Amino acid sequence: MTKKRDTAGKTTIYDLARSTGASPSTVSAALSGTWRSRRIKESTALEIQRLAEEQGYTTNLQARGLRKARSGLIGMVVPAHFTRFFSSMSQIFEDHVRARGMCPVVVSTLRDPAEERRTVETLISYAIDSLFIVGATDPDALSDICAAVNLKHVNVDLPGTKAPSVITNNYSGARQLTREILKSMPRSGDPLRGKVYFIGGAQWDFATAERIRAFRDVVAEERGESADGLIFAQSYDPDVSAGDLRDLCERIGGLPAGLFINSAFVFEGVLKYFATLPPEAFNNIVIGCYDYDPLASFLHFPVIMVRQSVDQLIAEAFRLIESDVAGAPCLQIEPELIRPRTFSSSPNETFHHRIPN
Amino acid sequence: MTKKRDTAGKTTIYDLARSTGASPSTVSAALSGTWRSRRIKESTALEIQRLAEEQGYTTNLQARGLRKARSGLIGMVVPAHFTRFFSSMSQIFEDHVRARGMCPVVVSTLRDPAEERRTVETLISYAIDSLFIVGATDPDALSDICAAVNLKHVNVDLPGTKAPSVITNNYSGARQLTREILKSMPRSGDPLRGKVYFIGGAQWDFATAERIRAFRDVVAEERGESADGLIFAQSYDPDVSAGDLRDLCERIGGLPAGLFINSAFVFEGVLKYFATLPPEAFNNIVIGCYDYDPLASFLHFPVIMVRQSVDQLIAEAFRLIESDVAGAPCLQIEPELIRPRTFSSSPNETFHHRIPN
DNA sequence: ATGAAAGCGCTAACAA
DNA sequence: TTGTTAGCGCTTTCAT
Repeated sequence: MTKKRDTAGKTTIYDLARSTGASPSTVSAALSGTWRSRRIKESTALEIQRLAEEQGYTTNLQARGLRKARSGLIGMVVPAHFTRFFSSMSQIFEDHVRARGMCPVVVSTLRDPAEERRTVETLISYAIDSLFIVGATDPDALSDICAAVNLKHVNVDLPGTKAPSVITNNYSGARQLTREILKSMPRSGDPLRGKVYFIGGAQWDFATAERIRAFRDVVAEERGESADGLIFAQSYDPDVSAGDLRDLCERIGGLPAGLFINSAFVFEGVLKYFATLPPEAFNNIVIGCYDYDPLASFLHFPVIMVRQSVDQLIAEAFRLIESDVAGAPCLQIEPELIRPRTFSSSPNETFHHRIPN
Repeated sequence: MTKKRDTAGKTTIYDLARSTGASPSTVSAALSGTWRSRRIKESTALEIQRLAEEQGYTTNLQARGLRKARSGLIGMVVPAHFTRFFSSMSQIFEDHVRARGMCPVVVSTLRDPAEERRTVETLISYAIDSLFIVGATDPDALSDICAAVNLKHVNVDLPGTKAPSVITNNYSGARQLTREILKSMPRSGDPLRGKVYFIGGAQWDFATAERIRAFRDVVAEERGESADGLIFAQSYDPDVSAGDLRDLCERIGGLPAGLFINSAFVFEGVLKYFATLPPEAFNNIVIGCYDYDPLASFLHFPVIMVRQSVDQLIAEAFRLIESDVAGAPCLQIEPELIRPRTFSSSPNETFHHRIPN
């Protein structure tokens, strides 16, 4: 008859201590891997481990966490799960966390500053050991919360001024994309339709601002023009962007020769509008999208894409958070330009690579 | 000078007790919401709460969890984050969890049975209060682990026999999809190319098996034929499936009139193969995909899709897990058939809805 | 090479 | 209406 154990069949180190004849502290050492440095006899440790295994013992991580004031959890807040970019972030993040023998906790905050703060506080309450802040609307506010409890953290994708950040080089990516669009665009005398237009995103958004800056610079360099009338960045909302594009097309009398689309979401809206147009409308158009979706390569017009390096972003974030960096450095990762599968001004040749049989 | 507090600036109920003059248990009650039933004077409770707020107190959830033997965490294991289906699961799951004032923990297990078990055990070690098992390779093995510690859990997307399950009605969805493909397919005398083929997935996979069963049934009913030579389900791997399709096309002398594609991943592989074909190859083809991707609606041939109702799946899973059901019932949720944006046997008319200006 | 004991921060009887 | 006390299961000095 046990004293009080059996609080749900859960074995504890005390149970193990009793069955092995060792003391709880010895059992603890044998099971937590510290037994070598505690000079527990190897045979003792092994025996305890064997018995633990046999009894189906699992460490109560809450108890350990409480005692050690750290949980073995690593947190990440993301704006949303439902995008390729962020969900691949979660995936890569998990890999890294698991490689370190810890447990990942990814929570989305829906771009809501209040939710961001609440979530971070919750994670802190669970004593997470470090925090990855991805695409937060107000990174510095979160930094303050973390700083108050001495929690190591790093900003990813959107930079802050109070913690190290690792972001994609939006300026460089947008430069490449704009240049590639211009290079692929048919030269046209049309003063309106012959230009490249920027669609989607929000001016207050850091990433959008950088991309617009790049867009302006490249347009000026390559065409010697101001991009003033060419930018429509009201919102990331697909329908709003589609509306902007429709208005534009109605004003300039058709699709423009080039289009810089600021995200995969915006692209979806644009496609909905495209679906209302006849196929001839696409004969001389080139699309650039600052985001990556494999299916886009198979549309009936060429799409140039920018793919951010999620691997590097996360890998560098870990490096930063694990090496005691001072201050708030901001690492910029170069994104990759994805050219169309095949390029041709005539959509009829788009998929013409090889004839089977 | 405090006795020993200040273990990192973290305020505890003892700090609060000292500053308010109340006892720790009163503070605890005031802060955990149980003060009404403990008949704490309202003014006392309010005062404590005010002070807690002021001092930036946050409950140590590990301590609370340890004491209460539950953590406030709700776990979910998914095969991967990086798919629309699973990532929208995570999103919806989070909403539900948060609506209940708890904290979601979603972890992916990469369809690795060992990883699945390890992850579930880890989550249990953190004393999660319930567990959602999504698309596990061996749900019953996980059920055993949960049962050993009396953990409530539910299977989602893939059924088990030892816990309640809620899954998509694969048979019904595949029936609808197959029928719609057949209905849209041009009648053809060609004994090989005039048929509908099933591509992708794995025979051992429950979902695939159900879909194949439906496929066979509908082909028999509608065409009075056996589907024996029409099914190629070796793997979910995009490239393997693409290879199967290529071999098939080479054998039958071109693309078949109809294609049942068993997942979005497989579809990607198929597209890669399609990219090697001339546009004329698609003139008389209809594609069905058992999965949903909005971009697929904008390809240059009609794509019929099946969209699973993530909302219902999760909502019913919560209902099951929260209502003490006996046994292991299996709820089937009807998926939705997404017809092509426009339908025409000639790809040239596909996007021809409206001419602007 | 191991055991005893204190305590992580919180909650819940049981007292008062 | 509130305080006292005893743990939750684990780690970690400090003894031995």
